[in-house]
Amino acid sequence: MKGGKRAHLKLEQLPDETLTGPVEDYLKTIYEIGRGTVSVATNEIAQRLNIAPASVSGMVRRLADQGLLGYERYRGVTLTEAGRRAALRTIRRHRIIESYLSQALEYPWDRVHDEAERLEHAASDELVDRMAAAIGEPVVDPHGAPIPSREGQVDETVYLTLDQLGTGYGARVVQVSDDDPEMLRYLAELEIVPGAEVVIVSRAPYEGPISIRLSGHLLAIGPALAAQVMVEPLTDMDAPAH
Amino acid sequence: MKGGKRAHLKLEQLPDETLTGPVEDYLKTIYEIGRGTVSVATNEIAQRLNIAPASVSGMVRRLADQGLLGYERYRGVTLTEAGRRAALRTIRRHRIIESYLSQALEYPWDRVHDEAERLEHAASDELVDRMAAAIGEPVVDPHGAPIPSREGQVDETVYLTLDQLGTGYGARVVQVSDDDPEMLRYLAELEIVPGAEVVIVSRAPYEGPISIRLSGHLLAIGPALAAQVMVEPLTDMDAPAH
DNA sequence: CGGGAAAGTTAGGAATGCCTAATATTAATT
DNA sequence: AATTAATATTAGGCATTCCTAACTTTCCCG
Repeated sequence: MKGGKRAHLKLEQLPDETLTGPVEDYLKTIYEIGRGTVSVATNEIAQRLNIAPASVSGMVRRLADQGLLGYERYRGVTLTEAGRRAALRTIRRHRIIESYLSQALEYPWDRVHDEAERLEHAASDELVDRMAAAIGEPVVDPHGAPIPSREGQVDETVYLTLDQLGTGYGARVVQVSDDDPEMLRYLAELEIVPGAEVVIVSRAPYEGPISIRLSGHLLAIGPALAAQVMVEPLTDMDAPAH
Repeated sequence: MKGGKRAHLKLEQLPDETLTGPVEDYLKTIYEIGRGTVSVATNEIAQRLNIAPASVSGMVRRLADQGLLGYERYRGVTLTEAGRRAALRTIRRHRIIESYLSQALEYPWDRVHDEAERLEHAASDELVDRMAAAIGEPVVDPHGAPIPSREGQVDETVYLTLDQLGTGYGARVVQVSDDDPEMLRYLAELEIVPGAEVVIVSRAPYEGPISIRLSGHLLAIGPALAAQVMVEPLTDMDAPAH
């Protein structure tokens, strides 16, 4: 009885233990809040999933019993290794489906999220792999979010957001948040899309507007919107003349 | 109180009353058994859905309360107009998804059914319409089954099956049943696919094999398999020389 | 450090959708 | 017509996943 490793392996690696849609959503959300490491508040899970906090307590306890979460009452939750793998599998599906809808079926980028949100729970691995192959194994989704590999590897770089950038700095947009269709339509209209290069022209104090230059135009956006735009600062060498 | 029509219309036509996956499966199955008109035995529903007969009684009562089924205890069920429309919507989704997987993603024809079975409950109308457009608005799925129109029109022709055909007759395969992958692989191997033309060479009595000629070859199949193959008899004019 | 606000939990309940076991109805058969 | 075989239903339960209301723990601030 010493050691305690046993034949757990068999049981815990069983990949046929199919997760329900809601369970996949919990795991995905927990990963997205805590990047897979940090302890996550149950209230925040509730808020993101749009359900009552009380509902989260119950579910979170069951997921902990199943070995998908670490959980201590009143202390938040963390993903176990199994939970992290499951979360990344769902996120991979979601982002490949988004990419496929966008590239193969000409879905507008503000509508891919909702569709993927439902399909991610129904699509088989085979389908997701075929979709990925059909559009050339994309590495980011239409909003710039990195697609985890089949093995669960994913780029976890934490980017600055546009509102954190000082006046005069240039940056390239790498990713925008994907779940608000109206915001996405507005961003597209302003041409604030992954790959775009921007320069901070000025920043008004007290939550005031941020003026940026983007391919010639000047435009002003609020800091709340700017906070949804992730950027990579340009080095002087990369920087456009200004 | 006389008349009794009232403002039911509003309530019963509400299309946003989203149906759950299981409910869609019940309606689809009932349609497929009874072609939308005949009264269907609850036991047969149970058998097709692979659930206990007792479970069907409960569900069927709820669906009747919701106005999707006509139901009289111990007497079987029928689809109402609303139920029929819902069933055909699901069937349309299923068959378009099958066609899309087959044509756009090169899914093998024995695997499209299971995938479509899950996706049909998750795909939006917009997605299904885009899929249909992308592959040129197909009218039959990969197994030859007709695709209902957006308005709920569908070809309800009842075809003969290969085992009902007399010796010497020629016929064109129009449709094969779609839910047994192994059988589909076998049929594909024999080249018994929609469009193929066959001639009945001989029929052994007592459930014996049926010999057919198909593009030159001779082959013998059992009557159980032949019963899964729907055909359209060829007139003499259409018939290949023999 | 003590008290109140914020965060999180338990208790109790409802809807869905399935199960088994026991019972009721209908149909078939002699 | 009576019995049996078949078909179908109710009764009682269980797992999920959500809810509201009431209670508990933690955290922060003066």
